[in-house]
Amino acid sequence: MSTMTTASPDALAQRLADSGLRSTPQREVIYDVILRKRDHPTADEVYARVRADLPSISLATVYNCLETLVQCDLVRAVNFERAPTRYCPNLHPHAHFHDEQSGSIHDIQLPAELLEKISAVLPAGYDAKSLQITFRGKAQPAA
Amino acid sequence: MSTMTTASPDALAQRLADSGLRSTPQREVIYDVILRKRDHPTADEVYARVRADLPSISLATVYNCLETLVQCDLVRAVNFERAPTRYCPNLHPHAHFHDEQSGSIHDIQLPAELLEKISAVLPAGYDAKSLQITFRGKAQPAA
DNA sequence: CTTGCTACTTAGAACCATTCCAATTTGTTC
DNA sequence: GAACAAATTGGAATGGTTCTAAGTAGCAAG
Repeated sequence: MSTMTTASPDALAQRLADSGLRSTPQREVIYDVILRKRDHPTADEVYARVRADLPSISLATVYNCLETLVQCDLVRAVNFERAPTRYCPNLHPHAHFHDEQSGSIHDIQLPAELLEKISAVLPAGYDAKSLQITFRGKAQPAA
Repeated sequence: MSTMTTASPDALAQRLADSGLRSTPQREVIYDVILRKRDHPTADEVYARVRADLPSISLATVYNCLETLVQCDLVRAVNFERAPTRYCPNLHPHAHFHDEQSGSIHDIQLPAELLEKISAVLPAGYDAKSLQITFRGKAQPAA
C-alpha cells in the first residue's frame, strides 16, 4: 500500500486525470507554489506568488484551482477562527500551532497512538471522518 | 478553589461588574438565551430568539453583547470552517463534533488525562494558551 | 482543417458574516 | 438635574469568498 503524504509536482497531472480533469498551467503553478514554500499561505498570498510566473492570472482562478487541488487531495485547506483560509501540502495527520505574535502556523506531528486515543473518546454512534486540532499561543523561534 | 464551568444567570451581573461593565436588559436576555438552549446558536439565531423578548434589539447589539460575554468568560465562541461563529455556554475543556448531515454540534467530553497527553506533543518553546479539537462526520441520534 | 463540444479561465458583480460609525439613549454620579 | 460615561442603534462599510456570464483553449469527430 502506498501511503504517499506529500505528492511530487509530477503527481499533479496524474491525480487530475484520475478525476477527469485537465492539467493546466494555472493549476501547475499554484500547486508548485504551495509545495515550494510551506508556510500555509492564504489565497491572496498564493495569488501574489503565482503572479510572478503568470502575471495575468485572476484571483477567481486561484480560488478555483485551490478548490480543485483540495478535491483531488493534493492540498489541505485549514481555517483558524474566521481568518482567511490557508493551504497546506502536508497530508499527514497533524495538528497546527497558531502563533499569536507572528501569525505564523506550525505543523505539529501527532503520534498515531495519540490519534487513536483521541478518536476513542467519541461515544458510540459518532463516526468521525476528519479531526482538526489547533493550538494557539506563543512559539519561540526554535533554536 | 471554585471551578465553576457554567455560570448561572445570576453570575452575569457580577462578572460584568468585575470588568467594570453594566448589566443591561440586552446582555441579560442574550446570556439567558444561550444558557437555555445549548445548541451552539449563531449570532443570527441568537438575534431571532432574543427578539421574542426584546423586539427592537439590533443585530449590532447582539454582536456587541456576545463579544462582551466572550470577554467576560461566560460564553465561548467556536468556529467551524468559515461558517458563522457559534456560541457555547459550556466552559469545560471539551471537543466538538460537527454532524455533516444535520449541521448540529455536539459537545464531546475530554478526560483531563487525554488533554495532558495532547499538550505533551508540543515541542519545547511552544506555549499553548488554548486548544481546539473538532471532529466532523456522521452522528446517529443517540438511543 | 473546421465544426462542435466541454473544460477552464476571467473580470466583475454579488454575497454575507461581521465590524465600524455617528447619532441617540440610558444609566450613574456629583 | 447637569454632566459624563457606557451602551444601543441603524445603516454603511469591509473583506474573504462565490457566482455569473462571457470568452478562450484543447480535444474529437467528420
